[in-house]
Amino acid sequence: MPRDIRLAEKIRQLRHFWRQERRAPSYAEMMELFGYKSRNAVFGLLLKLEEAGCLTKDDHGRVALLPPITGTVRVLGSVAAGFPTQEEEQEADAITLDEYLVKNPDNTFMLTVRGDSMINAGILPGDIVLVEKGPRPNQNDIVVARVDDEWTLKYYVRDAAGVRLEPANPKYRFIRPQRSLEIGGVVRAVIRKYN
Amino acid sequence: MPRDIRLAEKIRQLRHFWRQERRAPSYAEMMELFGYKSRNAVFGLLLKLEEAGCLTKDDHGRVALLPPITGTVRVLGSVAAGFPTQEEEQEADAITLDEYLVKNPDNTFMLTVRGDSMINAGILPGDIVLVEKGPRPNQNDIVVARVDDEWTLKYYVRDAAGVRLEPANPKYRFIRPQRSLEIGGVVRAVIRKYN
DNA sequence: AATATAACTGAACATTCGTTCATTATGCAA
DNA sequence: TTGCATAATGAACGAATGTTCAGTTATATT
Repeated sequence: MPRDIRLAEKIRQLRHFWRQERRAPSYAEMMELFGYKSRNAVFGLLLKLEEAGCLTKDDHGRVALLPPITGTVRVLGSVAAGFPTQEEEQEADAITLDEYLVKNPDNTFMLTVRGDSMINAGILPGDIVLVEKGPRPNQNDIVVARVDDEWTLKYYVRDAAGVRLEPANPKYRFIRPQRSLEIGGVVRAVIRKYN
Repeated sequence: MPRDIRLAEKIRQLRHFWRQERRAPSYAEMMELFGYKSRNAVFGLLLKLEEAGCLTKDDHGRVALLPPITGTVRVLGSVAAGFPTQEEEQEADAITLDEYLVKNPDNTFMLTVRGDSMINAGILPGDIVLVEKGPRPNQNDIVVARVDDEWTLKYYVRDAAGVRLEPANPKYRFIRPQRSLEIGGVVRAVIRKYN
């Protein structure tokens, strides 16, 4: 029986390094990280991790961490499913929120929400919306639109009479733009951070 | 007058590389990226970018992209402020959503929300909550708690009689745990993705 | 047109990189 | 204990790294 080298432990260390430095460690750095005295020990270890499918290497041999390692947040089940055990944690997929939420980074912006015009859609004042600039909105997309020289969030609805902008708050009425309709972008995600 | 080297253009290219490869480019790679025929041209360019405060280098000279370059999403004003011009875009700060939302990656999980018990707090079924495992909840924190062998979201409220779990939906009543109170974690953020 | 300044090239340097090799240490089974 | 497979060491190699230096090209101003 071979000696037990705790691969999961190493992966955890690699992930930690990645999160701190935002880059893959060199062999020398891994040597210190794992407590080896030879870079070749790292080489052997990486071979195993590669066989196990935990990572790949790029053209120059540098480790290229796979999403489950790169990722910063683990995706688990639903609230109803409750909290995971230690083993479930290990196996859970992981993603970065950036990759998950932002398809088009160069055209995506964060805006803070003012006003309560979309409160019934679960968008509260102070929330942050991720807005993609450029694409034509689809039916019932939430858009950032200029109405009466002011920018607000509204549903984008096409009907027989053309286009109307509909709030998600009975306090307000829908708006049918007279001549020009300026669409800033389409809301792709809503983010609310506590504290 | 010196020749006009478009620094903003270079930064954009750097950012693009970073997003694709998830790492800083080497000098050789930057040489190709910028269309130079000498790595030393890259060296000179980096000196400028460094002077301009656009980036720093690590111990081995590798470029360490600053948050405005690293970042994936640019932070802009509020919805009321409307949409930015091209120049404003360039100057806007940028952050990664991971850094912004997740303080403690190893103890943070994503859960999908089932049920409407927190609908008045703007948390809808299907939303994703970022839950931090471990910390003691503060007054009025939203927590993932086990109630009657089922996990749900509730406000955590300490009062004279002890602790009660309060929903944000008039359809439901608050709950005062009899003996044990199991707290899975504290909700740090809510995310809603459209599509 | 002449000139000064900056951008760029190309070669060389020491260092570090990932990798290979031969050797030693370690733990498990026979 | 004796084997034996594996882990780890330490030295060496070529390639690539970031950097320096000297020289060339290009541009804007005089």
